[in-house]
Amino acid sequence: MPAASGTPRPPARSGERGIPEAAVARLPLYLRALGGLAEAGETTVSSEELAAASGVNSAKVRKDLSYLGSYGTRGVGYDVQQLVHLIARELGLTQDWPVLIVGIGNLGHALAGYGGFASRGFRVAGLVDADPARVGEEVGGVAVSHLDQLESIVRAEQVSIGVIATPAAAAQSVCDRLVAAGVTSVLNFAPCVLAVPPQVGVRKVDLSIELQILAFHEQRRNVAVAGVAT
Amino acid sequence: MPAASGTPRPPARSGERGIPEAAVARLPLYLRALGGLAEAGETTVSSEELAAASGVNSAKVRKDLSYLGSYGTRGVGYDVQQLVHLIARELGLTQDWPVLIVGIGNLGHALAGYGGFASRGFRVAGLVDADPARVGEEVGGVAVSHLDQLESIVRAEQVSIGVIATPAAAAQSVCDRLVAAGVTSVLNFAPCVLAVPPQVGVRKVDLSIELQILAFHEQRRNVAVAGVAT
DNA sequence: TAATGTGAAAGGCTTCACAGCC
DNA sequence: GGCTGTGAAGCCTTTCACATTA
Repeated sequence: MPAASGTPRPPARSGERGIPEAAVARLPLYLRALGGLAEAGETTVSSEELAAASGVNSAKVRKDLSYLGSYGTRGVGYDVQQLVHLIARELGLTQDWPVLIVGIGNLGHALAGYGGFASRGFRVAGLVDADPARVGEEVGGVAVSHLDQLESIVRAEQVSIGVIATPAAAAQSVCDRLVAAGVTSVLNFAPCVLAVPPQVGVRKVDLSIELQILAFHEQRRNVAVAGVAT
Repeated sequence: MPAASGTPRPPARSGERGIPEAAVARLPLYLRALGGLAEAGETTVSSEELAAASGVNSAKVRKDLSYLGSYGTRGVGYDVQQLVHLIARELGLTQDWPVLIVGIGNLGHALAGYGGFASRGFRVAGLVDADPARVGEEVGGVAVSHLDQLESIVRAEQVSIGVIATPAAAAQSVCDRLVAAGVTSVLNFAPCVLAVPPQVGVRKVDLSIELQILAFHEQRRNVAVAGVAT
């Protein structure tokens, strides 16, 4: 879901062989679940089982997988390994993705040390921070460089994905520099909206937004209970 | 009528005066944008301006706000302060929400120190970790307690929202304990599916899933370019 | 028999476009 | 003139239900 504002945005699927966005967003869930099943020694899996393991319902699983082609066996299910390959290829995880993380505060530390990246083809190609005191520190086996090095790292490491974990005030300028240096996908953890050219992809994660949504439902539950009780 | 398959899950809106889930998920964005506008000294805002500031389009803004009632002035726009109040109340942010964070690794640290919580009515009521070496450490002004204290903290502090930032292997057992102690909303950062009773709310954030979705689009762009070039 | 793959139906979300109001 | 509020249309997603196949 690229940011952008007034841009009229063409209707998502432009005619190409189209797997719906909603399905794409679930493929990583299946991949994670399949990893667990494979470790448990399963060689085949039914849509029902995969559904349970990934927290989705089975009709959705079947539809989603059907977008990748018909690789299941009726009466049996899907081959776990084949499915892992199929999904990984579809998501583009069979290649190496060098990632640059900007902003090595608590969150940047957490991201740099996060095991879930490496296991999916993401490689931390660089860490940069504006604070000279942090430069040189090693996090997860990678040394922190100064923000000045941003451009040179992006070019030297062919980084196409940048992760922004800076304060909100710095995010747009960091983003501009990433884009100017050649980054075409940005994952933004700063609580702000980023403006980017239309060909650049942005996704955002805002920790406090999720909590607020939880609070909404929590409050509702309480109001409902109070209403019934009164 | 729906033949029970997996989790029957009621159709989202249970009959009450219904603001759509998709709109709820955007309210925090508006709230954030309005904060910025207020700081900039704006007293009124049009749907177009709010749209730009929150990364949404103006038709959506108007529809979303209309679910809260008709508080705009035609020809003028919305009153910033009034909108802040309206949204905060709708989300349940006018009350204090004590939160317990479980798992004080890098991510737990980041969450405990995150400023965006306090400004929205969330208060870190406790931090717990399974590692005795971490107990006693202070993070963001709150001391880390041992995992054993989970239940007593939930009860003493009336915690209804729990945040799980443990490794995946520990998440389900932590979740079970939170729920047993009385927590009714869970924010899960562990990369796994949590089973909870139907009346408990769960939201999840998986850092690597967002990256994978980015990779999908990134790959697509490259393939498309290569395709055109070839 | 067991489970996939898929048209068709249902539901929800977004966008359009304009009447209504300040 | 400018902007909100909102039916209606269109699009996307989910779910159903069953023919099909190993």
